[in-house]
Amino acid sequence: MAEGNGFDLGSRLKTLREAHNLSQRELAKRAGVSNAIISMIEQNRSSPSVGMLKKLLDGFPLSLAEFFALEVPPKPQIYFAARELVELAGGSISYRQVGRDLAGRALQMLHERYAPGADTGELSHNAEECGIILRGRLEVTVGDQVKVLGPGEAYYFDSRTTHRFRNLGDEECEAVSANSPPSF
Amino acid sequence: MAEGNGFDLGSRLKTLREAHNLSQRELAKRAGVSNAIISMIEQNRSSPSVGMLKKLLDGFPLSLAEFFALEVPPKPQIYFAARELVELAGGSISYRQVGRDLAGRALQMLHERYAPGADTGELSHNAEECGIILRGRLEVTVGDQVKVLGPGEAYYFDSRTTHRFRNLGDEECEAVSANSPPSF
DNA sequence: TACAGTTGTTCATTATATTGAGCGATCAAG
DNA sequence: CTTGATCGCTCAATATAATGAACAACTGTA
Repeated sequence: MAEGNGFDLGSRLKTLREAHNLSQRELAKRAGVSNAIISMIEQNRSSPSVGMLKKLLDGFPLSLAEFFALEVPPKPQIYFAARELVELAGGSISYRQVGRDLAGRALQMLHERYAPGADTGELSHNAEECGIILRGRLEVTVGDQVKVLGPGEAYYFDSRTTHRFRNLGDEECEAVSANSPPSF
Repeated sequence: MAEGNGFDLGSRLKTLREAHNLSQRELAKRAGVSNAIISMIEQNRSSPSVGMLKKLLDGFPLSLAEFFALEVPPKPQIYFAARELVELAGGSISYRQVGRDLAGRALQMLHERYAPGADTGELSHNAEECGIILRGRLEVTVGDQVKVLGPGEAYYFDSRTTHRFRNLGDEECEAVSANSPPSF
């Protein structure tokens, strides 16, 4: 049925259709679909498949990318509840990112938790990286240097040199890190 | 069923999922859908509704706009058959545009046909506009100036001043016009 | 070997989207 | 007032997507 989702696909389609001076039936003919479904979609009484939407947009024509690019640009969020940090990849390591869409942003900040024994393996990406340990202990390897850091201690290095994080202890380790530009 | 459409939504989703180190089941849990449908979608054996796709992308998270923005940029078309000119709005006036997606382009060229009696009404948009009459006669009003143009004659004006086109004769009028930037 | 956990896949059932036809309302022409 | 042609909307029938449970293949552990 209609989407309980946020945005209003129906009226966007309707606006678009009317901007092109097309009736539901005209658009239906162009797109090769029935007119009924356009009525349903515009009322959000039906959630079209991506294929259906593509057919409809071809009638204008407009690409899917363009269509969704017209979306209300989400006003940049400034404050984030702990719950709103977004988990990047579960498992024994938890990365909770501040902000969802970092495209065009300069910073990527992560709230990290390493289970005992957790190991990132060797990493390298094109950025700079900095972090502070909050709780537990974390072995940080950068190039040929290795050090185990504890609460209050920190690191800063060029992410292009291969690096690795491991929690060797038997208690969870908690840290906060930042990349610039976002690269993880 | 799957889309006979051009692009491969399935493998794009799969790539995205694997880039995030998520299994089909993990993603399913995050998105609140069944794991089976992810398998189907990734094989293009099912064409997800926009709502379904949105749920899935929320699991990464990624917006619909971002997802489709990753699309292979369609290599710019250089040559267009007469049939490929895209009709912008039917009726007594036909505007056939050269090229589908003019986003980021500087020019919008239209092949226009005005049925006898056709009238655009008053227009104004933020661009410059130029055209040549090929066949028939066209009354062109720009600001307080009015002139009827015939084959071989032309116009050039700032589209911000209100303007209007009318075919007063009893034969069809054919013209070619260009806007910069695309604004119609 | 055996076991428990995971992976992605398939199947029948259920929910939903889509079709094709028909409805009343509106408008212009005769 | 008719007639014909639109408009968008609704309804029953059909096609398709989505679910939940099961499957074989593969993993690491005992």
